[in-house]
Amino acid sequence: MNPSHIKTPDGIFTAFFSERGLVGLEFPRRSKSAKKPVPVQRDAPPHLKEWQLLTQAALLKALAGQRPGKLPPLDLSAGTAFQQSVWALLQSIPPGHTLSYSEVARAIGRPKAVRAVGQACGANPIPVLVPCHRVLAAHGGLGGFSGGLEWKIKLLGREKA
DNA sequence: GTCACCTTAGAAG
DNA sequence: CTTCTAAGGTGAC
Repeated sequence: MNPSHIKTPDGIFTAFFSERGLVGLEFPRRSKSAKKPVPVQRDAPPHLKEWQLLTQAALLKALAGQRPGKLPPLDLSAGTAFQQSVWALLQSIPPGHTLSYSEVARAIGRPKAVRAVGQACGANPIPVLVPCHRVLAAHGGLGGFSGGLEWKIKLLGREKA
């Protein structure tokens, strides 16, 4: 890929870009930040620098509980059709609003695929910008969160959800 | 083929 | 209220 550091008040995120756009985003590694000398990179997207700036700007706003605004192109080609429809729907959820897994399932035309939705959210490669944290369990329960439940709580709190 | 997963509605005890 | 079950999509084994 193409790891790029994105500085935010919450730490340094790492973004990955393909020639098509943003393909992944990682939360700050709290324990060991010691990671990569960055293996040799081959592809350098033509708009890399521009995308990095857009990603940082969008991330800062999203972390502050605001609409991310202009986003760099997202390359979600790694996901299945089902996952992409879920992720697309999540991006349409405004800050401060939340949906339950069942509502998301219904919204994409698969009312019985509630668990699959959970699976799709967990497989989301771009947390925060693709707000998987705005999906709660049916009775207001938080449900789980692979990136760490604390992020889910922190983000929702800032959005006053 | 089987199992586990960021789930949930419904039926039974 | 608690416990159990079935059901959807997907990837690991």
